[in-house]
Amino acid sequence: MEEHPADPRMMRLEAQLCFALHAASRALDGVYRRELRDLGLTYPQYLVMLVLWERQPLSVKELGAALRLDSGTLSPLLKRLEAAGLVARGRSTADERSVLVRPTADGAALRARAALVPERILAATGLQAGEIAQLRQVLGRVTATLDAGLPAAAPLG
Amino acid sequence: MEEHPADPRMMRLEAQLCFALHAASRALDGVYRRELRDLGLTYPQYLVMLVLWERQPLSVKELGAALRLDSGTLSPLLKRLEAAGLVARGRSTADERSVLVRPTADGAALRARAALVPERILAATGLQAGEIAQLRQVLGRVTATLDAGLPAAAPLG
DNA sequence: GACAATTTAGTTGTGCACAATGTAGTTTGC
DNA sequence: GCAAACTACATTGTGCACAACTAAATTGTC
Repeated sequence: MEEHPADPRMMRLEAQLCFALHAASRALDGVYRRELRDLGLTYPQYLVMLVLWERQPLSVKELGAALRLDSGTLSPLLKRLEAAGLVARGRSTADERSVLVRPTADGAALRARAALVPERILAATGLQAGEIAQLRQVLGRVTATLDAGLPAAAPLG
Repeated sequence: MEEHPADPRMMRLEAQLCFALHAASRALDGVYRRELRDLGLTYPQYLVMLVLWERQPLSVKELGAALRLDSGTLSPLLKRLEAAGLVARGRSTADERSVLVRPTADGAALRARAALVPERILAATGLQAGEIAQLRQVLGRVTATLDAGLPAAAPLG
C-alpha cells in the first residue's frame, strides 16, 4: 500500500473521485426509485413536490433556481405532474410570462404518504448524523465552486 | 434528539443531503461537458475510454461491472463511440455471446489529448488532496451501502 | 405611443440511465 | 444428443438533463 505521489496517480484520483460522485448519485437515484414507486413519483418529481409543500405557489423560474434546473427539464416534468393530477399550473395575472405552480388537493395529500421516505433514505445511506452534515457541507461547497466557473489558478506547488 | 417519523428536521436533512449529491453530480457533469467538448466526448464516454486505456479489450459485461452500468446504457453509448471511430467492437471468437471493445488508433491517440483533463477537473472542484481522498472514501461507502439494498443498520430501539 | 432589449416559458434535438423484454449463443440435465 | 436453463447483448419505452432556439409578455428609451 505504498502511496507515492507520482504523476499518473492524479488521473486515478480524478477518475476515482468523479466516478464515485457519479455512481453515488445514481445509486441514490435507484433507492429513491424503489422508495417512491408506490407514490408514483420519480426522484426529481419528488424534489419538486418537496419544494412546493414548503412554499406555494412558485413560478417555474423560482423552482428552477431552487433545484438548479432549467425550463427544458422542468417544463415536461411539470406537465407530467399536472397530468398525474398532483400540481396545477396557471399564468400569473400580474405577469403573464410567469407560470405559477401549486399542489392540487391530491398533491398536498401526498405529503402525508411521503412522510416516512426521508428516514428510510437516510437509513439506507448508512451514514451517521455527523457524516451527513459534513458530506452535505462539502458537496454544497464543491457545487458552488464548480458552478462559479473558472478557478483562478491551480494551486500546484 | 428524539427521532420522530415526520420530524421536519429529518426531512430537511434528507432533502439537503440527497439534493446536494444530485446537484454536485450534475455540476461536475457540466464542468466535464465544457472540458471534453474539444475531444468530442461526453462524461460517460470519457469514463469508458479511461477504462479502455488502462485495460483492453473488455467485454460489455466487464465495462458494465467497472462503471456500474447496464447494457441498456452501454450499447448505444458504444455504438456512438464506434460511429465516432474511437472504439472497435467485435464478437469474441471464444464466446460468440461476448462483444469485445477496444480503442482504435484514433481512440488510443485521444489519450494524450485528454492528459490535462484530470488536473483541470480536480482544480475546478477547489478541494484539497485530503478532502478528495476522504470524499471519495465516503461516497464509495455510501454507494456500496445503497447498492446492498436492504436497510443495513436499523438503529431503532 | 413606438420600438428595441430583456425576461419567462416552451420546444427540439442529443445523450444518459434503467426497467422490461427479446434474441442468439452456451451450458447443463437427462 | 437434445431440450431446458442460463448468459451476454440488444432493443424498446419512459424519464431526466442540458444546449440551442422560438414565442410571447414586459420593461426601458426615445
